[in-house]
Parts: sequence; structure tokens; C-alpha cells
Amino acid sequence: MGRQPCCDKVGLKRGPWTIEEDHRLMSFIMNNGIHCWRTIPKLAGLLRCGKSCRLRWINYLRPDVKRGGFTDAEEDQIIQLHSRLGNRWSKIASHFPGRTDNEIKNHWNTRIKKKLKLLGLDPVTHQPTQEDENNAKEIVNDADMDPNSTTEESLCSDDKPAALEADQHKVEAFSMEDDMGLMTFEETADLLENFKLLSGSFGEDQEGSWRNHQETNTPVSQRSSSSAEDSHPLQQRQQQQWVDGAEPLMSWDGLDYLEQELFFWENGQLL
DNA sequence: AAGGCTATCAACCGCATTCGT
DNA sequence: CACGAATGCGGTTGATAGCCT
Repeated sequence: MGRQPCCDKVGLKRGPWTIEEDHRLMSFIMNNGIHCWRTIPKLAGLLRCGKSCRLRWINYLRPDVKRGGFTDAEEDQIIQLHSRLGNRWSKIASHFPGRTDNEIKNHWNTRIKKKLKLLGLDPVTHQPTQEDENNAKEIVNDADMDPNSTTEESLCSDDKPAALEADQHKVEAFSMEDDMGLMTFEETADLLENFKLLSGSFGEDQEGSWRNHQETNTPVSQRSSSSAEDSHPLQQRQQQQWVDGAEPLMSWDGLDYLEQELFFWENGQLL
């Protein structure tokens, strides 16, 4: 017996999400919380499958999702974790509050792999590549390897590439510093205001402000043509507030507590 | 300026796992 | 315990911006 499709795909929309769809999903989750992804699109008036909604929420709409480039410390920690966990992206992502598995996976595939190759390491095994095999053997011998330890963990000798040698220090430091985070109180307050603007005063016709948020934080590949000039003066002011507030911050990290509220409250009731 | 190429990342697909009955 | 539904996860694809020639 064949597996049932996750959802009835007939009549369902695919491809990039529109501002309107984002708005609908966001508003619905803000008001109702998350109980059953399968029912969310229907109840929210979306022609998407539940899976698509879940992915969109997790990877993009979640208030605490952390966007923007990875710091060197984050990259180094990803490498360390990957050497231990392999391609278990969700496990790796769990070490990076606000980062998504998809984002980490993409970053790994597009950048870190290359970085490792440049360092002469196989991105899959974290072992030195063929051409560096002789060097690797020396390193392994010097390090008196634990069979369970990884190459990187063992690369503590002077042969270790400088970039990797600094990894451990960076990873330790990472727990204390966060290049994207450590917002000031004022920044957090601004962000909260922006969040209220986004989630609270969203009218059916406020596509402009949301679109601007998207254009601020979304890669250009996902942008659509702006209609900001079509919006109401109030909306324009709000969207400008949003842009002014959000753009320099680039992160939703100050809103962790909002997400907590989101998942424990429904219709004003504590779940 | 135009066309080709590359890099990036959002989104999809299908399998695996978890959960409820 | 078995089964089906729901959700999670990882691999892959496709669109597009930007770079290069």
C-alpha cells in the first residue's frame, strides 16, 4: 500500500510565500497558537499544506528567528558539532538559539564545505583529504588519538592549521559573546515596538509594511516588487517605523519571551 | 551592455520517527 | 502490538542576484 500524501495537493499553492500569506499565517498563529499544522492552513485561509506552513513559520516567521550572516565563532562551532554529529542539522541547530536547521544546512553546503576544503579537510569525514594524507598521518600520530575523537578534536598539535587551532578558544568565547545579540535595552524596546506594529496593528491592507520588513530581511532572490507607495499614509508611517526600527537590528533575538508567550497562551488563556 | 556562470537560500519532496487509538 | 496520522528531518531543487568575461 502506497504512502498517503501528507496533504491533498490539488489546488494548493506552491513556491515563494507572498506577504499576504505570511501575514495570514503569522496572525493566525499569534491569535491561536500552534496545535495541528495540518489544520492551520485551512483555518488561516491559506492554500498551502501544513508542512509548508510549518516550514515557513520555523524558518522565517518565528519571532526569534535569527537572520543574517554567521559569525566566525558560529561557523567554528558548526564545524565542531558536525564533526561529532554529522549531518544531523536539527541537533546542530539546537545549539544555536534562533538559527534554523535549514539555514545551518545551507550555510554548511555553500560556505563551510569550501572553507574546510581550503583547509585540506574532507567536509564529510573531517579527515585530511587525499593530498594531505601524509600530513594527516603525522598529525594523528602526534595527537595520540582517542578512537572516538574526531580529527579536529585531535588537531591540537602545532601542525593544526591556524584557523582550526583557534576554534576551541572561539567556541568557548562564543558562549559569552554573540556578535548579533547583546542588544541594549533601547534596542530591545525598539524591537518590541516593531513586533507590536507587525503583529498587533496589522490590517488586511498593510501589505506595505510587511513587505518592507521582508525586503529588509529577505534575500533579494525572494523579493517581489514593492507596492509601498500604494499604501495609506498611516501605513506608510508604520512601515517606515518598522524599517527604521528593524533594519539596524536584523535580529529578533530580543523577542524570545514573546515566542514563549505565543506557545503557552491561547485566546488569553494559559494552556 | 549582454550573456553565461556561480553562489545563495527558500521551499519542496519523500523517508523516518513519534504519537494516538 | 499494529496501524494510520501527524510531524520532523535531511537531501535536493529552483529562482535569482551578482559577478565575470
